[in-house]
Amino acid sequence: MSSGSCLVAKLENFEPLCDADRELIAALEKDERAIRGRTHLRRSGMPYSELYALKKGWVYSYTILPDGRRQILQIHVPGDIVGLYDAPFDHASHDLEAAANSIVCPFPKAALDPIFRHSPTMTALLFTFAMIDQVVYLDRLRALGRLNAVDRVGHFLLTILARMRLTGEKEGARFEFPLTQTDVADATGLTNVSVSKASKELREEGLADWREGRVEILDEDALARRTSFSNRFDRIDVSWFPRP
Amino acid sequence: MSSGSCLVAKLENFEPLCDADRELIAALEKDERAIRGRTHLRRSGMPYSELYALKKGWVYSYTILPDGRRQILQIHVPGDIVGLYDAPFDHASHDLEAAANSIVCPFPKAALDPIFRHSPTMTALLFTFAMIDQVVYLDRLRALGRLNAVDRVGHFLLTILARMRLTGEKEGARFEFPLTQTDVADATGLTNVSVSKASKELREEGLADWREGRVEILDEDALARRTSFSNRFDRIDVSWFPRP
DNA sequence: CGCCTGGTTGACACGTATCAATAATTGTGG
DNA sequence: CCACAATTATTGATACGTGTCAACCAGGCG
Repeated sequence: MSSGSCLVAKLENFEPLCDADRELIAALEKDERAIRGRTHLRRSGMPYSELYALKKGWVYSYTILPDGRRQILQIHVPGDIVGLYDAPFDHASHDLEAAANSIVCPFPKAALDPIFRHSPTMTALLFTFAMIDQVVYLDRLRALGRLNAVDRVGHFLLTILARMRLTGEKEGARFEFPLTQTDVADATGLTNVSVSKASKELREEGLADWREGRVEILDEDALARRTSFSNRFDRIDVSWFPRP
Repeated sequence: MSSGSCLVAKLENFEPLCDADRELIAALEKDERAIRGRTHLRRSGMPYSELYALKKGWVYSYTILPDGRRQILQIHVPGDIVGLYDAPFDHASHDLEAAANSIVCPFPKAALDPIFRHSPTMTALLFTFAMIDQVVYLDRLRALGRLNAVDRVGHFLLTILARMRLTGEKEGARFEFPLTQTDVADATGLTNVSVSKASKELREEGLADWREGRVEILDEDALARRTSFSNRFDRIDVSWFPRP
């Protein structure tokens, strides 16, 4: 956090970085671009060459179905590398939009080369986060496949909270949350109406209070239990990392 | 394919491997273990240290909900590294079960170390496949969130077909498929009854014929169109790979 | 032969979608 | 500063898709 980079802060939750590694990250973050809320960073199917380190704000990826409905796929918070999963493709696989005013650091995907080439530690870290993200998406898959509306929304909020804790305070269960109920509906495979009812239910049961752009998880244990949520960022094993 | 390794075959779809890289893979695949169908490779929450290169057969990962229902998360086919997403964790995040008699090559996760350390090409390839898998899971997320029963099953079959083509013949639209309707239901967030009805519908509409352990996609274009399926293994960009 | 698993079919239940009306809030321009 | 429009959230009535339950058939296997 001393360097002011949330990406560094996030990585250092798991493995200390040497100066050379910090420089590799600084190279990724040297440019900044401000993005207004509800504007696009990238359109699906367009050729592209940039990835983004998200410094501040909220960005999500989504797709539109032929009938116009939307599915939000990922929610990115500061410390995330946005669009990393697009690295293998020469055209963007999804649309990317800022949910709120944000600051991103664009860099070309070729900038990954020196990381792979010179820093086994950073490579292992990037790899690790990619794997964790996979498991997180599988958890969401489970939620969409098998949970009811209330639990889907609860699970979703817990997922966001776990991500926020990587770069922010570890203890609180409260955060600013600029997404609308329609956004959450599109992320959880529901409708805005169901999310409204689910949110009311969560409040009435004393599980979570989400109102006016703020979320407070009131009973984290109970909510985690009924949605079988696991925080995948706990208990990361770095013992297998390549070390000098 | 000349070496008999489907992992090599899969990787070489995208980037030629040098002899040193082939040796790295051979090291992963030096042990073989036969697994009978419907038996477990790994139980969720147990400490573990092995990953598996799947050589033959079918393996899936799943979780059980408190009420006993099951959600299948991933289907692995030969050429996949099973459990790679568990590398960051010291306990298995999901259950792993063979769907049919299979052959796996177990290796310790520390075996990834020489790859990260000595082969930027292999590292980039592993990274690439991890990213592609992420996008594939996001596509499934979309399917579970927004598609109806018939389209979910159709989309699921197309996803399997695309994976089979990586190591098998590229042209056919037919494959052996040992999963039961209950398995597919648990993978698509449906019930066995809905899958039975969806499968009938796909057959009657001339889109796909799935019977007696075999699948034939009858109208690939139409099915892809109505489910907005994209084959993420097409048009992979390897231009950014680190090269000597 | 009889059991067990997997698949099919139909009746009915239930949860979420859809539609619609309204309120509360935010933003905009006069 | 107010008026007006647009967005977001709330609530209730109804529709629809899939779940649930149950009966039945077919095939494999002890």
